[in-house]
Amino acid sequence: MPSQHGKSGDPARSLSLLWRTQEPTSRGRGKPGLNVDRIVAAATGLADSEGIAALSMRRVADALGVGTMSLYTYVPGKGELLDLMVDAAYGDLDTDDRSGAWRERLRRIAFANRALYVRHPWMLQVVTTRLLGPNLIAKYDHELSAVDGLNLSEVEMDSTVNLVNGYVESTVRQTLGAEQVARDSGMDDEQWWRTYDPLLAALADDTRFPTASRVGTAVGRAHQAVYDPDHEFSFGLERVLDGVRALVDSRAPTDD
Amino acid sequence: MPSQHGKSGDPARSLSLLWRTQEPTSRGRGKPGLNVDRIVAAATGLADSEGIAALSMRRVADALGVGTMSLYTYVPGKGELLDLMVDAAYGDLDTDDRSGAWRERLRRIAFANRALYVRHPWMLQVVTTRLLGPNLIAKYDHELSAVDGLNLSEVEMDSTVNLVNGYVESTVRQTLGAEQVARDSGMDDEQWWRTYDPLLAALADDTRFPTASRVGTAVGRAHQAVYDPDHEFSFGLERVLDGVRALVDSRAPTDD
DNA sequence: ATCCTGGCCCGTAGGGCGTACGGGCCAGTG
DNA sequence: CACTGGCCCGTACGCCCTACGGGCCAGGAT
Repeated sequence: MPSQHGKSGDPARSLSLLWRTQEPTSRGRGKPGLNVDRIVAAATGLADSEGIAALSMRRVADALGVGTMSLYTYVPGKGELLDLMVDAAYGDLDTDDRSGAWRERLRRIAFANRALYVRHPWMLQVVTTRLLGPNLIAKYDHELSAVDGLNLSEVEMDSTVNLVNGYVESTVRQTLGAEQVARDSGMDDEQWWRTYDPLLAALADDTRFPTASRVGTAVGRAHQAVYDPDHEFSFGLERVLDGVRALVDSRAPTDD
Repeated sequence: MPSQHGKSGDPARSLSLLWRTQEPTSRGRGKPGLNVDRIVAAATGLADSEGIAALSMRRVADALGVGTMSLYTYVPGKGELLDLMVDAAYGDLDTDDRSGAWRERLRRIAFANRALYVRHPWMLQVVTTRLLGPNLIAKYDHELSAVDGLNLSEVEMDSTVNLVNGYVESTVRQTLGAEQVARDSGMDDEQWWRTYDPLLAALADDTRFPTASRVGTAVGRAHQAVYDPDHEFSFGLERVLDGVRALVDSRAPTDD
């Protein structure tokens, strides 16, 4: 199922790819039919529609009507392709709007990131450490600016942004994982529970796990009734922002 | 790199495996040399030491000195094996200690979960939706009990526990991802930045991303100096718990 | 006008993976 | 004593990534 792609290639090459550092050549046969952008776009489309599990170099090449190995003329390997896909996707975020107070800005950032991950679920499967593409840096800069000027230390600013982003990622991951399982099994939550709850009840009786049983039932009922994912997401987000507020208040004790 | 395993097998079979529902048979050839527990243990050892990317049915079978296909006598497939591994790993958590006030209890839970994920990094790569093993349910019950009796609704209790768990998972994921990249590249952060920062500086000048540049530099320096991962983890955790406190206080306005 | 060169494209092949299928083996039961 | 059903597993199929090397061809150099 899993793993990461190691990528392990030359970081200098990766950087030059991410920042599109390449003068158009003259030598060589006519116009190239392929280029990095087309490959990234095809791969992204495939990953969006069929999931990252279906993303293979063969499938990408097929989608482009080209031999598998042709991709390697433009991209060192699958790992670098994934990096390029992630940075390109982050390019969809608005990094210009810097209006409003910190809480409103962090809220907007959280919702925008969430929407992006929902659009491109595979992004959550790619490790982005040392992925220094232009769009990732612009995103980081934009997010940090939301908590700049609040008397936080630089390390605290970084932690705060990571805290919010971590919340977004973990909730989206949860949601997408559930959707994937539902898709794979061909049963939605209600069908599934109706079928297997009796079986589970025979194994784990309510007296052994009283709290889990009570809460699980209530949560199931709530989801079945008027379940609003945005509301659920907002609830946790406001808790996180309350925590940030406590920090911000403590750093600006006199003028608040 | 990624994906999940679909598993898609018969959930009833999975449940019976997770809860070890099987009377020892009599018919058949002598004593079986293999059993589910031995397979799960071997697979866990392999995943712990070499990463989930190295976990293959062949490798597990080799570690047990057995043919690959013999595993399928005890386990329907790789997906189910991963489920069994996860539930078994959660069995290491202490689910008895219910002493202390909610904040202290959530703090203990967060640290215990973090330690578990550090010990078994591959756990973060397995989707646990509808994974209803005995240890996972016991964990859920134990964690919910930490926020029981605080006048929270059941849905709020569930959200709160998820909030804390989500924080833990996202921070550990970040840390482990960074470690994996460092291992794969053979360079620690300091070496890496010393080598590639000049290259990056040529591409992204400081004036274009002023906040990212300032904060990135400060965070890098801080990590290089007296970096204490526990302290970093605690910082964010206390922010999360502050957010929970705001909720708890609002639900018990009169007697606090 | 010819040759060279270097980019592009990609077929082949090697070493992984998960697992379906079917068959050999043998202890206990009938 | 035959049978049966659990155990063990070799083989094979269809995927995956990618190293290697070769064919092709437009432009530059001579």
